[in-house]
Amino acid sequence: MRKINTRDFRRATRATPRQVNRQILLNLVREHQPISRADLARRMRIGRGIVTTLVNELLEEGSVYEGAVADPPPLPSPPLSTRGRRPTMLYVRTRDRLVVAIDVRFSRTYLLLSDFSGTQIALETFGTLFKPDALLDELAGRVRTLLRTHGAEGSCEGIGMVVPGMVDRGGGRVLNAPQLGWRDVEIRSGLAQRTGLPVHVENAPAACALATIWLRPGGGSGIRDFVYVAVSDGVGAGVVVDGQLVRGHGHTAGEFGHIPIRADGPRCLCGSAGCLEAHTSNLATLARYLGHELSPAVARELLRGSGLTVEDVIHRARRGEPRARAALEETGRYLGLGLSIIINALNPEQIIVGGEITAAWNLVEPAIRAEAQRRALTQEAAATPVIPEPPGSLPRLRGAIALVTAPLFAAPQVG
Amino acid sequence: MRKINTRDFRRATRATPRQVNRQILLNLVREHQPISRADLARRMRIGRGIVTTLVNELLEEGSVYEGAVADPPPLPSPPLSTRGRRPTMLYVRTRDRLVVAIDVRFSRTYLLLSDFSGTQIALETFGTLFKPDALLDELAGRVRTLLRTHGAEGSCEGIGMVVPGMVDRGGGRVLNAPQLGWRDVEIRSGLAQRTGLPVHVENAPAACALATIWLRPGGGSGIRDFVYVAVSDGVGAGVVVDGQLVRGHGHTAGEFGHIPIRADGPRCLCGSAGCLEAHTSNLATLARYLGHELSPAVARELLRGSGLTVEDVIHRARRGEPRARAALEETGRYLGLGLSIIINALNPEQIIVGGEITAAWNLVEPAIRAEAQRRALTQEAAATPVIPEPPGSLPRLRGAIALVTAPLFAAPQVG
DNA sequence: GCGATCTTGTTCGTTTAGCGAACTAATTCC
DNA sequence: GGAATTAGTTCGCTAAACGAACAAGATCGC
Repeated sequence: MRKINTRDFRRATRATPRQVNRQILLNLVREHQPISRADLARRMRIGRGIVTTLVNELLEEGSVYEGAVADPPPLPSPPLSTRGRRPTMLYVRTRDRLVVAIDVRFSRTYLLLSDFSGTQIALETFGTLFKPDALLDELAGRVRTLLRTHGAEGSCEGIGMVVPGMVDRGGGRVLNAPQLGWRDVEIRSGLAQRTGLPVHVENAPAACALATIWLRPGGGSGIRDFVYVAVSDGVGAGVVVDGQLVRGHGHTAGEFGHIPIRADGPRCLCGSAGCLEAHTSNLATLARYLGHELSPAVARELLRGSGLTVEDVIHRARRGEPRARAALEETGRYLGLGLSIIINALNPEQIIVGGEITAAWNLVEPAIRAEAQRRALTQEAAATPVIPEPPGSLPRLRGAIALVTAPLFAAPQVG
Repeated sequence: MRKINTRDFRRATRATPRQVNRQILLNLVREHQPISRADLARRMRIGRGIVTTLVNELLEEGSVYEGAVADPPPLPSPPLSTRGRRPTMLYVRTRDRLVVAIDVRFSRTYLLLSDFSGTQIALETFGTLFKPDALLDELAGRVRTLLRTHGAEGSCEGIGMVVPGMVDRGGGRVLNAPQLGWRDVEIRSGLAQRTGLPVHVENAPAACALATIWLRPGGGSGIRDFVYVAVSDGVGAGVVVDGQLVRGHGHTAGEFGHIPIRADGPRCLCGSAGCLEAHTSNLATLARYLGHELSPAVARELLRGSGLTVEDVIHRARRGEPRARAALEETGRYLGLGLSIIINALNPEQIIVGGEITAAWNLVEPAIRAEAQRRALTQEAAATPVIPEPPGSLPRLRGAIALVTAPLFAAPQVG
């Protein structure tokens, strides 16, 4: 029930059905590999003849490759019948198709060389440079040597870059990244020129959502409506509706960090008071633990001065320190309040929480769940699963990978 | 950048391009009528030959009709050149295609006989019956006589019904409508059987959003990302992303009424405290004017007992009564706070506000705008237009019409 | 007034993608 | 070893897009 955009539509040509079916087929291989042509024909309710031609096209362009014929009967998924000719299995080519993922954070910048399936090849780090040009020079140099040392100069298909701030993805401009002090910085063309590779830039929580859509372990679990809530120095979200990231009219959808949840709450870095972020960010938890109200001055002092981090607070809470436990629990309570807003407003199938706080999940979960349920309107909404991102999964870097790979697997736009 | 749903996809067939292009063409006629075949060919960047065959198809099935040849030069839109053969203009057939729109509200139920373009033919009202079966009997009888007296028995293409509560649109079940006291009431099949017409049921704010997508005056103004906020006895919203209504996993998206905005706010009918609805609904404004805190008991008393309505408060405010003005202004302030959450979370291109309060727009707008801007993160977000639904436009009934007409014009789903 | 020019709308032959039936290949069962 | 069964390919048919040619209706210039 989508209305056609009569100002900017894509009309169908004679080649459109093939493009559509080709892409469906490619995605079926992606999610069910190893899979045979005959099985694809059954799943698509299409003749085997067409599958042959579509697969040949994909083989020729190298998106897919043929495995050996499944020799012995002991297959992981048992064939319907044990009789008849054995199928030749198909796989998507991921091994020798590489991506460079970049995660720019306040303190350090991460570079990952990875293949299309998300398998890590090399990971390196350096202190973030805050001058855009200096950072781009450094990055371009490191990308070059990274590709050279791994003999991957020809097989890298693009660079995905994740930034803590709002991004005009189409244009590749960073609109506002307060942590880096950037405003209206054109980033894409600079890196693309320096490296000769296509570059994609995206906001961090949005990228995490993309990683969840495209690289979730057990890919086709079929969850197409969810919100990824990223809790770190800031609090942001990636909203996914029908398998598609919602970016908003001005590219700033998902900024849940600055929704007001308490009129009398502490002043936030954004200037308002009572923001969700001022109650649930790592800084807020830290400040609460130290007994401060979070004001910009205090926040900066905490960032620079005391070497204490949230990880330390979590550590102390695990050891049983009551003040640390209380600080985390209160963060959980406010986070639950924030999630209840998301549940009421968007009714997602699932909410995924990422960030350092997931390391203390068993400490914060009860508070989150209690508060979210208390505010839910229906039983189904109250039962909305809230799931922590598994530790060590590098969601931002995986999101950067997805920035490059997703366009090759996405549905062709029609209508 | 949508991910293909490998569990439930629509593969393209040989006929798909035609379906897609036919629908694009139909929508172009809808939004640019009168329009010629040659002009359609130019807009679609397609040969005139195909346009002829597509138009013939639409003419045959009666979706479109030919007007007279544009005889004299004085056309509303001046042709590119004054020379050459005159075009025959095309129009979508709306006059003799009828819809029955039904709006069930707490006090009264409205029935409207309308054509596809939204032109009203007959409007009638009766006191709402709270027993589902009794209401359906009454409705079926009235629909029958309405169609008979207007000689429209053959030309009615469906019934659209709008309900104050959550609706499983696919199944036609009302999940929860507290104002009517309904829970899990199957409504569609009952009315469809009684009338022999296809029936669509939808939640009121969502229907208002649909009306805005499909029947907005000056249709193709190109706004495809907006939120319709309906402020009446309750507060709800219809969220539209890329020309498509977001319904959520459990059909309850858009329930902005019960997001918490103040921890210490008054208790709401839903059981929680500090809900947006408890601060901005008509009842809340009324209670504030009367000097009460809104509790369920007070609310019920206000509904039944005193004959005072929001309209009265607005009237008194217009006459200059300070307490009435203050009550409305505070409603505006809280509403602006609520809108700032929507702006941050979804970054729509525009927000439309509907409900009785729009009659006092010039009194509430400054407060709304000030509060919304104060919370916005970017200048663009702060400039998000907040527009009142024009008075007397019957948005819920127009939404009910759209429920029937929209599927005929919507983009065919592919992929 | 008449031909040149221009625009609209139709027709028709060409190309190509989907579709289904027939065919080959490989394997198991009896 | 032949019947049965499944996988994969080939090939002819059909129908839709595409583009060029054509007919129809209008204006302009001489």
